[in-house]
Amino acid sequence: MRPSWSKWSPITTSPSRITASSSTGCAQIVRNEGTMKDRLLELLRAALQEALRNGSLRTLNPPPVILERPRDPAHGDFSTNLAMLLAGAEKKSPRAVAEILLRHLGEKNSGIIERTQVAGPGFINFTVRRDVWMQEFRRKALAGTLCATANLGQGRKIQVEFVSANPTGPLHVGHGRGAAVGDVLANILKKVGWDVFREYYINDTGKQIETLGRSTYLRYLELLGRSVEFPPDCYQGDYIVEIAREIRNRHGDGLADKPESEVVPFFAKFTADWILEGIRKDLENFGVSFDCWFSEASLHARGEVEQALEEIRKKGLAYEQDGALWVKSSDLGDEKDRVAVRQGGETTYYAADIAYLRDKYRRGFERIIDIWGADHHGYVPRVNAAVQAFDHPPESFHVLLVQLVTLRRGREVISMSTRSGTFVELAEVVREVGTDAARFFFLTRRCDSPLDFDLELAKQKSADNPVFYVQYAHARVCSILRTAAERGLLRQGGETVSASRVEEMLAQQPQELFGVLPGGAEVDLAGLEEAEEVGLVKEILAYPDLVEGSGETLEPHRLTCYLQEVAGLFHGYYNRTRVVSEDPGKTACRLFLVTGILQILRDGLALLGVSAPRSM
RNA sequence: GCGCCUGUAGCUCAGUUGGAUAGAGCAACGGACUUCUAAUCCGUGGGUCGCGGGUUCGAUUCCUGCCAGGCGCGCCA
Repeated sequence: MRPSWSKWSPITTSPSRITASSSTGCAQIVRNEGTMKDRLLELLRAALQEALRNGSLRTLNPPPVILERPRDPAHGDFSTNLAMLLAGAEKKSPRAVAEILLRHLGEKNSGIIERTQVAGPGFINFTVRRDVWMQEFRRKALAGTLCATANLGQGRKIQVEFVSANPTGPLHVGHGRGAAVGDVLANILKKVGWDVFREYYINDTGKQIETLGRSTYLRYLELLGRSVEFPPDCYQGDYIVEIAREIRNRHGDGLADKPESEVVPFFAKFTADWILEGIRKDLENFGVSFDCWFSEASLHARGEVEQALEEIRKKGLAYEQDGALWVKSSDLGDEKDRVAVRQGGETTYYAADIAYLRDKYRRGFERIIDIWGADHHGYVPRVNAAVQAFDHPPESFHVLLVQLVTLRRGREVISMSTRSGTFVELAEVVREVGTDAARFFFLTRRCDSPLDFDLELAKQKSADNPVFYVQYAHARVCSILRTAAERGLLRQGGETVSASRVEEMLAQQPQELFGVLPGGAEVDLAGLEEAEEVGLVKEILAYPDLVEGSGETLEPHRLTCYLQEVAGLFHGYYNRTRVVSEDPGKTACRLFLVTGILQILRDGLALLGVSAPRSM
């Protein structure tokens, strides 16, 4: 069940590209000719047009032309199923249609194709000339656009709301997964051209906050030696006792003498603020920050809840029954109607959520993404109903449900339960394995899939640990460039680049390394002739596509998979091939290659919010 | 009972929006450091894609019915 973004992400024929400079974090639009795939698509479309024009093909509504990268390298660099899609309407065999297309392609062949073949049931496979791949690689590398993606968002506003844990206790690992997914997805969306806004919704009002206040209040009384009965529906965690102690330190013992109803609101606010501050720090420590911490209480204070309900009522989508106000969500895809205002006048959380959703759209977001724990999935239909109630297109709102995390230490599973208070805090995990490993691990699986998080593995410094594997690849490239510098191979304006300068470039301007490599802008990449080297170049050039795909499908895990693949290809290459060798020509183009890999690893890790160590 | 998610190698999981002979890592076994980092690499074996139907040129992918596991089904939050 993937989100349909086609309506929202128009692919223009010559999309402008974006580069995000990781040092400043600001994106700038850079024009260039697009990817190899784009160029091939153009050729193919032209061939189809020509065949239709001269009557070789007669289909009235030709399907969109799609190119994909075949799994099997024997099938070339790209393949299309166009002939098979046309075959039905043409009343010809797919292979015959393929031949017709190829004939027209031949006339338009602009010298980028090495070989075409019709294969299998009617695929057309294309192999792009090696020197064209190399030119492409060199051009993009020197222009600094290896990591540039298409501008899919075109500056439109999108909001990603995530974590949004209630301020009634510290964040646990499950929240951590949501935090990583939301943060990285936001990074990716920004990279592909959306104007991204990160938001955390705080449920800072209602019965639960009152219960929270009472919990601290009772612990406070206990600290004063009063015997109280601590009810089971109050928050049991030790942190409540600590906060009670803090209140006593700051405000003394006098609060015990005032009536409960008078002081509980104070306890509630203090406790919620305190916990929220802890959450904020934990997230900051985890590399996650928000553009806005949105308070539910502020919605109520501004009267937005009433306004939203009024609007719903005016649309005839609400009714009163048994003294309560009901929303006709069942008319809008929910399985039943839901109460917004309870008998007695209290609003439900649903009412606030309706108002919050309305507020988001009123702030001008064209797309809204909510990231929730999978245990809230039952809530999706009623919020979707609200989207429709306010006449917004259903595709403009998307909930990403993140499945549970199971923590383990090797074989041993660490059982968790919120009820008994035995959940493991995110902060503990981060302290134990570090931010890098935690973030990476949370993104190694699809959101849909439950995640096994092995603390032992996350700490391991070996190839088994995907984080280290990818980071190590980066460190190794740095080491190669360091060696090149020591041998005096890196030059700028006739001068040898100093070791410290190289270190600086590795740290801050990896892009500029291309400018100091042997051969400079005229470097001849014809020496990259091993299948492995050509494969690496293609893999590098596939990066923008990968990032765009991640953004379109809202699947950030693709990035971790891809980086592991790139790292794997590089490690294999490294072990077989000497980069800095006695052969100046080979040395030059191999240095160019690994510098390209460096850009990709750097950019990908930056998107993940994972560090790229220069030595390990 | 109803709804959502999941089911792919012994284990943990990918699988390019429906493509061609389904991949990777771990685990097992055997190899590679006088070299730019062995935190790495190379080789070997391993499959009824939960099961049955359907849609079509073509299904791990879409639809449907079962089976198994997880989660959720309040005028709770």
